[in-house]
Amino acid sequence: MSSLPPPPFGTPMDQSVDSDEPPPLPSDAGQTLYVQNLNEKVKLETMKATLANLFSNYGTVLSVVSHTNLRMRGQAFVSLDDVKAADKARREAHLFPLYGKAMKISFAKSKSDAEVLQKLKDQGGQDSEEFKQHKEQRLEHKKMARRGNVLRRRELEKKNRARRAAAGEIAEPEKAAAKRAQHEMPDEYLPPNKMLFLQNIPDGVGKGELESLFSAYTGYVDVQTIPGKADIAFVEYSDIPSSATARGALNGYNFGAGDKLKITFARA
DNA sequence: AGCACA
Repeated sequence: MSSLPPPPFGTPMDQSVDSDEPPPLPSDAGQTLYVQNLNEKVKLETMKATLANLFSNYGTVLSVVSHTNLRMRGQAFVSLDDVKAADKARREAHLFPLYGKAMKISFAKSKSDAEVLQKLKDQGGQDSEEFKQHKEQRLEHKKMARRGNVLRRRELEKKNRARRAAAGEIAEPEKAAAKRAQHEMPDEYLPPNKMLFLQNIPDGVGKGELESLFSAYTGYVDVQTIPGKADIAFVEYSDIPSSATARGALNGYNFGAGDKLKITFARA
């Protein structure tokens, strides 16, 4: 309607015009994620299973690789079946407090074996040549690292980051990411605690039933109910292994009426 | 802090 000419240069408003467009994939996007700052006190197999479960909310998980040696502990590589899924997982789960520690998620620098193998499978042929090449590249990479070319690579990465920042792909402030991660992610991954938190207790199931159910597990201390809130309760054990065992055994328990019992570790 | 898969 207005006959005003368009401004000769962009205004701050321009940036929000297409804000419902999906954000562009960063230039280093791949389908394998590098996760760090994992809680090292959690047993490796537990952590891998948890990560597989968590990331399956975003796509098919091809592999989870993690090690406990000095160099690799507290980190994991998670491969998803496509880049979009990996990117979504990265954005949404970044800084999620898994077992009490905020996961840092970025794209891995190289493809995982599982990812390469899947690509080959999709192409129909079982081109094992390509897989060999993939492994050779890895060896090459190690040689380069040994020679001290790491510094050169660091420089490149720095430039790359500057480039991306200039292109507007600036990481959102960490606090905002953490807040978003907390509200979008399920609450099943609180750090282990002697105290369990029960939800979805069906009508008619009282303290007595809960006591007989939970006292069957080693380390049981007591059940704490809340007046006026019959659908939730707390169960205390003497130690974390005991509470974890009971949780493992009874989470999802079906009383035969109403929802299945939901058990998480209580917040500290 | 730390980018692997034998």
